[in-house]
Amino acid sequence: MQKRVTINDVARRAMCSTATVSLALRDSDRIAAATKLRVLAAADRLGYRPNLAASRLSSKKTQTVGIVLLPLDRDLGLQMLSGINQQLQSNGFTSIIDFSRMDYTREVEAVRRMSDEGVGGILINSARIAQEPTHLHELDEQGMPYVLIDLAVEGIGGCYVGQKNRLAATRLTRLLIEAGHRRLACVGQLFQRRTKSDRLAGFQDAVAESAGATEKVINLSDLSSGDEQRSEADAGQMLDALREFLRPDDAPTAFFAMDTRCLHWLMTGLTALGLRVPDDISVVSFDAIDDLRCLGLQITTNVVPSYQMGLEAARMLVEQIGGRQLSERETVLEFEPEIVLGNSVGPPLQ
Amino acid sequence: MQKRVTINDVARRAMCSTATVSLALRDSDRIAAATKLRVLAAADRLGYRPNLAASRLSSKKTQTVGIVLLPLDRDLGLQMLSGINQQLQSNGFTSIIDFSRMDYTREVEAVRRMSDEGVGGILINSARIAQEPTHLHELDEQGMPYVLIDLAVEGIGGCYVGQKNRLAATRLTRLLIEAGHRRLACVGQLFQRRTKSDRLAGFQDAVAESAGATEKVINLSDLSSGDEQRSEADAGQMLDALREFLRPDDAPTAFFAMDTRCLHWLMTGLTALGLRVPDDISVVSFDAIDDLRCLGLQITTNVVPSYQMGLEAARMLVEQIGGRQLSERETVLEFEPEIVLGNSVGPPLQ
DNA sequence: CGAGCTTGTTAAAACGTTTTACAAGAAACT
DNA sequence: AGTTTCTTGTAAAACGTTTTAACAAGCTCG
Repeated sequence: MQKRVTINDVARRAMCSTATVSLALRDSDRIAAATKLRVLAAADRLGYRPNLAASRLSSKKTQTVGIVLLPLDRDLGLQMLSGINQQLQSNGFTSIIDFSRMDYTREVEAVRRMSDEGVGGILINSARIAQEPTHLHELDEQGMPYVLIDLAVEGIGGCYVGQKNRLAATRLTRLLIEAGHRRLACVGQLFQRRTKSDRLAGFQDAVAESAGATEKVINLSDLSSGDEQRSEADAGQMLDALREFLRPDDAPTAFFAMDTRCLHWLMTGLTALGLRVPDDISVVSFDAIDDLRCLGLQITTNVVPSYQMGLEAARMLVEQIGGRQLSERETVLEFEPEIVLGNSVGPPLQ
Repeated sequence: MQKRVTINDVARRAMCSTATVSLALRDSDRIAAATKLRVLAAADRLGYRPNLAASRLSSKKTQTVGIVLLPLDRDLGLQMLSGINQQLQSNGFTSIIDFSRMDYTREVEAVRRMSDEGVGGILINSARIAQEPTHLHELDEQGMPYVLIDLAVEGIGGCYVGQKNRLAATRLTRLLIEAGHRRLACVGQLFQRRTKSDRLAGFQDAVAESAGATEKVINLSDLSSGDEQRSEADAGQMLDALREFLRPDDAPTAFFAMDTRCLHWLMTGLTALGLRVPDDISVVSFDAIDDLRCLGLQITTNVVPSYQMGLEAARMLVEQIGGRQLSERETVLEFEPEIVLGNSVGPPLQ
């Protein structure tokens, strides 16, 4: 329970003022080389570590940024976080983190709290669904930089990093059409989210450009009872839904899954019904379940560059905190689709 | 870019001193109800939010804890983080996070930085492999509470939360033996880590207690070229290793995988060799790949309660920050094994 | 040789809280 | 009436930095 070494202790030992110590430690050129050395030696010997709260209070600058995460499905979130942290670490920043748990109120509260902490900027993986982004407007007013990840919001001052959802969805769907499929289905969820509605639109673009192609849409949100965890009862019910969906003679021969969760649902259902991919049914997915590869099934997929997204979002934020004014075109970064061909697409059965 | 509202502004508006405001906002009983109301109203109207850096500097108390993560394999890390955050959130804490990336130096640096930030305590998912835990001793000296997660370290003052690795491994292996298997193999990695060596020991316990049972051990660390990412060349080489391993006529008929990564390697190899689970080979795993279920394969597994571990670790930390002295037995929490039976174990082929 | 630069250092004033020690008045005892 | 005690409030001193403005001391230059 010993007392911490303060800047005063260092000053005393180096026989100078605290101002000198402060400047010397930050390598100001207003300090003579000899003095600098003396201070450094003293600080080192005493094991001095600056009190960051005091520093923040005094300078109003900070090497800390806030992160608000949903969290995302599965390990996407960790990937993104890892990318963010990689970037921050190499720029000497630390981060405060909070999870919004898909809850708008919590997101707002988290953002405010970060602002109270005096962070230099905020990274937001937003849950916002058709609500007023009051908290973002607050940030705009405060002049606090922030970067939205994955979900774009209109009419705000902050930056955005994401992927070209619509284009990627179109390209994936085209692969199905090129393989000969005409009766296509899209499995999705949460269409109100911009990310998801874009993917749906992309799917529909591809269907529209191909003569004779027809589409069906399954909205998982309609099926599940709404809570996060899929219950046993639900599982049965959802299986029934899929069976029903595949019964009519214009049943789809190929599926487009809008995200990992949907893909998971789809594969579970197909397996339970005894259908094989790609022999009986073809599947593409916006975002894959990598692990299936170890059983020999590699879903043709778009790769969501979560790590890169995190890295770039953090880079943009750090630059802004550093005082750089981003030009208009720099405030939006959309990654190109990245399609990886697997073995989940074959010719239509009938 | 407007100025933030400070406690002075509130004091002026409520016509009292800043001390009164400070006390009133924290609901001290030294303030008359009427005054309290006046202050609250003023604060509310002005939209006052306290500056946490100032508060921390002044009070030396904080509602922030530090988290140092490895990160863990796959989504275990996110689960744990989510558990931690759930607990912290419901106690009004925020957290600073840093990733050690399995690097001891980075872990030490991260811990020191958190201490500089003035956090109230630290949660550590340690990467330590046979090194002196100097940073932990520093924390002990400072009287800073901390909780280690998943990896225990001897001879330190902090708490520990984990799972009964050895017992769980034994129980899993017994399932193989009970199914009739006698030639068993353990696939592992990083045996120097306590977590892993315990699992190996548990496996061996089960082998030892069964007459006629023999064991082999595959150490993936010996095979891979050491870097995190498994390269293409590696994949081929590792496949060869597995084929070689399965060739002799005393080849194992059942495998125990020590973690998700090992299981992944194993399943990939078996699939590539055309072997089916459980028909040709039986498999149990310390920690499962859930997603395989959607292809009908449910590995018999122990469940690592990452979420719970995070939750409990955070609880222990929060209690200590709150000033409670934990009794000796409270400083270690080891979760019981939780075995989930799947369809990955059958009788031995020959 | 004094006016103006430079260069290096520092005293002192922030920064926005919490906490301590004290004061004034009311209430409750002798 | 004269203490004591309780209640409510406040002034002022931390907390450990950074920053500003001032100040010497040593130059250079006309």
